[in-house]
Amino acid sequence: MQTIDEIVSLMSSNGLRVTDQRRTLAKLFFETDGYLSPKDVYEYMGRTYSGLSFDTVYRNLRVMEELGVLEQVMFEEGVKFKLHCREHDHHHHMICLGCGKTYPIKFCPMEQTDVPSDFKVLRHKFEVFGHCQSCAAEEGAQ
Amino acid sequence: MQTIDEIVSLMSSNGLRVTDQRRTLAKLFFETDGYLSPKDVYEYMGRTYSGLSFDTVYRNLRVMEELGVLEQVMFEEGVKFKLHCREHDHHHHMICLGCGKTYPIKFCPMEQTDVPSDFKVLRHKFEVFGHCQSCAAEEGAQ
DNA sequence: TTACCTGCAAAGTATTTGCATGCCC
DNA sequence: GGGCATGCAAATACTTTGCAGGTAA
Repeated sequence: MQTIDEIVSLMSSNGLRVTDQRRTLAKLFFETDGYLSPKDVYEYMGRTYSGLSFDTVYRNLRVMEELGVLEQVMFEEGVKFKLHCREHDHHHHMICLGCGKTYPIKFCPMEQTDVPSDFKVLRHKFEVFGHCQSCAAEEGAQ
Repeated sequence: MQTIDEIVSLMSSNGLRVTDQRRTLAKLFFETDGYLSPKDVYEYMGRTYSGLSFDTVYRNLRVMEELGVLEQVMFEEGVKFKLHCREHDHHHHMICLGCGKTYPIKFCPMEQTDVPSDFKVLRHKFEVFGHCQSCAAEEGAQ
C-alpha cells in the first residue's frame, strides 16, 4: 500500500508542484478505500478550499491518473476514481454499491475461460457488485 | 435470436407507433452483432433520413431499452447499445475492440468466486476485450 | 380523430480549455 | 524569477426536455 508521502514525492519527482490542494487530494484518496466521482472529490475538497473550482479538480484527477496514482473506472453513473492498486498480484474487485468500498478477489476467471484461438485477448474485466456488511444492514433497516 | 418482426410487434403491442425510423433502427441492431454508440446510430440513420435529429435517436434508443429490446453498456468512450441477448443461459461476452462484435462466453466466474458471507452479491460483470480474427489481421497489417 | 412521433430549439449536465494572477521551488 | 497551479469564464460534448406540427392506428 502506498503512503501519502510516496504519492507526494512521486508527484514532485515528475516535475509537478506539491500544492496544498494536491496534498489534500492525495490524503483523501489514501483514506478512502473506494471509488470517488469528480463531484464527490469536489465536495470534499470544497469543505477545505472555499474558492475551489471544478476544473482544478478535474485537472488534478487527470494528472494523478496519468501519473499512475489513480485509476479511472466507468460506472453507469459516470466516471469514478480510486487509488491505483499497488498489489503486485493480478486481482479483481468486489465493489459495494452503497459506500463504494472495494475488496480484492484473488481468483482470476481468465485462467479458466476458453478463448478461441483466433481471438486475441488484450484485457479483461471482472467485477462483483453488491453491498458490504454495513451497507446491507442499512438497506435492511430502511 | 430475435427477428425484426418480433421487435416491431413487441413495440406495437406496447402501445408504441411503428414508424419507418423505428423499423430501420430495429433492422440496424438486428444486423449488427456488436455495440453501437448513439453517434454510430445517428450516422447510420442519417444516411436514410436527411432531417434526422439526435434527440429522436436518443429517445428511440431509450424507448427500446426500456422495452428490453436493447441493452446499454458503459465503455471508457461512453454509452453503447446492442440487441438484448435472448439466450436463456446466463453468459458473458468477449468484445472486439476493433469492430465491437461480441461472442458469448458460457463460463461464469461467480460459481468459483469466494465471496465473504457478509458481502451480499447483487450483480457481476465479466468481459473479455481483444481483437477478433479479422480485426487482429488488420492491426497486424498496419 | 387522437395520441404518439418527430424536428427544432433550448436547457441541462459533464468535462475541457484559454487566460491572467498567484504561488511553489 | 520562472514556470507550473489555480480560479474564472467560456467553450465543447453529450443528453434531455418543451413545444408545435406531422403521422400511425
